Amino acid sequence: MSEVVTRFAPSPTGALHIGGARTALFNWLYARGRGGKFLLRIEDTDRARSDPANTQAILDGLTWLGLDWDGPPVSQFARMDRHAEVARAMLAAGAAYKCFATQEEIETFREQARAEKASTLYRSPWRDVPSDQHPDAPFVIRVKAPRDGQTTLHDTVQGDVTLSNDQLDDMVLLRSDGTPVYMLAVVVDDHDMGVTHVIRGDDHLTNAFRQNLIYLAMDWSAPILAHIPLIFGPDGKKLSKRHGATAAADYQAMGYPAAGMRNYLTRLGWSHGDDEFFSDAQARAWFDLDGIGKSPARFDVKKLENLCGQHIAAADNAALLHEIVAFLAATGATALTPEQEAGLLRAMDSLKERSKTIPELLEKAHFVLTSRPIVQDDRAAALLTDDARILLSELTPQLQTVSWDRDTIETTLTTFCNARAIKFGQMAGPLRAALAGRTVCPSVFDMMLVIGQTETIARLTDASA
RNA sequence: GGCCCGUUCGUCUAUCGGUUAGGACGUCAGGUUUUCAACCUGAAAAGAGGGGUUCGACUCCCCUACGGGCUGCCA
Repeated sequence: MSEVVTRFAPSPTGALHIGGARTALFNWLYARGRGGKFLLRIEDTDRARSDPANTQAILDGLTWLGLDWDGPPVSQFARMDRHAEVARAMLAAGAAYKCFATQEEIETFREQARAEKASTLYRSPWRDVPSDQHPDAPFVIRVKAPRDGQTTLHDTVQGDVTLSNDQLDDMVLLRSDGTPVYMLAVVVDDHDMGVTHVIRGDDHLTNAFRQNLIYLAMDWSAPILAHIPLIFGPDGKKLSKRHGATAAADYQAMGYPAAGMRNYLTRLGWSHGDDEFFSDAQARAWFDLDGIGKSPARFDVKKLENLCGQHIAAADNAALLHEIVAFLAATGATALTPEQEAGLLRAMDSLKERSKTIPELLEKAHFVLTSRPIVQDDRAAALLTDDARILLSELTPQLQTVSWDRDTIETTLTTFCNARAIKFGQMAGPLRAALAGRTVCPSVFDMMLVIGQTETIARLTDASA
């Protein structure tokens, strides 16, 4: 079995869409799980709609998701001459022909066809006109598609798909200005790049029949096809702007960890038994084309969040810190000081168990990112009543002399509460306010251990005043 | 209009002719609890509709409905 080569071929007309990200992920997973190559090609032949800034945004999105590609991204536009060369070869072989029909003529035909509710498939009158009768006028090159019989294509996801050949039109290969059309460019590029598996959105399923004509004409072996269903919004409609966040970058900005995003996107429309939460290594080992479903899946943020929470909890502390730093940089927030990073690392165990996103984790990390004097937010301030301050002032001396380990601290606090016949819950609120200045934070024991005895005493003393 | 593809709990899905149709997210109820989160126990929740084939259909076939795609000198 030869090496697996997959590709992701976005057109730079916008940011990396969540659907595109998943298509890229499937290609990446399939190749990486088999020691193959994952290539990138930018389909920038439509000059008016292509923007290099979008190309960069797509690359950034893939990088964030951890999808690395082999070799430099290929610019489709740059390969224009090669595409034209193939069109001419097809012309020479009689598999294509020059069509001198003007766009106005074709449009007139289509309007009439629509009015009569007839087929809008254009049948060029130039298909069989000998070249000595050609006018000296602009022309396009069209493929000479079969009109009889039928074609069956095998798709790994969709199964055998059969199309009657009379549904095929003589699509344009080369425009009248000599530039290639997408349909030609993909086939030539996929062939030249050695792509063995084309995994793409099922909006291309019928296009596959048109593209197949070129493989046939050039006598190239066609790649294995896998047309995956698109992702829909929560309402079952095609994902669009009105669904809110649709770009991968939007999710990055909201602080979803890349690992959780990968897991969620992989599981969306693909399954491996009952496995829901899995690592990248498992995904690479398990991913296969036959686990892909045939119907479109809806995007569910709740499940995304759940998986993200699990991935944060399972993450390696140093790696998580690294991701947080990258998140801060990507969102333009002020960078952490070395002291803050160190503090975050010490607090990580207590933070990652209770956060679904990076901002959520950061919010809970406030106690270690801030420094004295601790400023209470409104909710925390409300907990620091006069009675609470008195309790804190009574407790503080008792903590001053104990050894600083979890059991001792816990015993000290329990004893203290018992002696005053109050519940620990009544003490926890004021302690959180004093230590973190927030009501949302890790357990008071975790915070005390992380910031240490001296700092704890200092913060409690501040709050007692 | 023509052609192609799809349809299992609210959502993601398992099942590949015989199961009390399983799991996960979410929801609800209860428990635990130190806020948030988590955790424990339990519950409600599905084969689009109609015909076939078969001893037996979620599973195979047909029709309908609904959803999506293609039908460009866009990609």
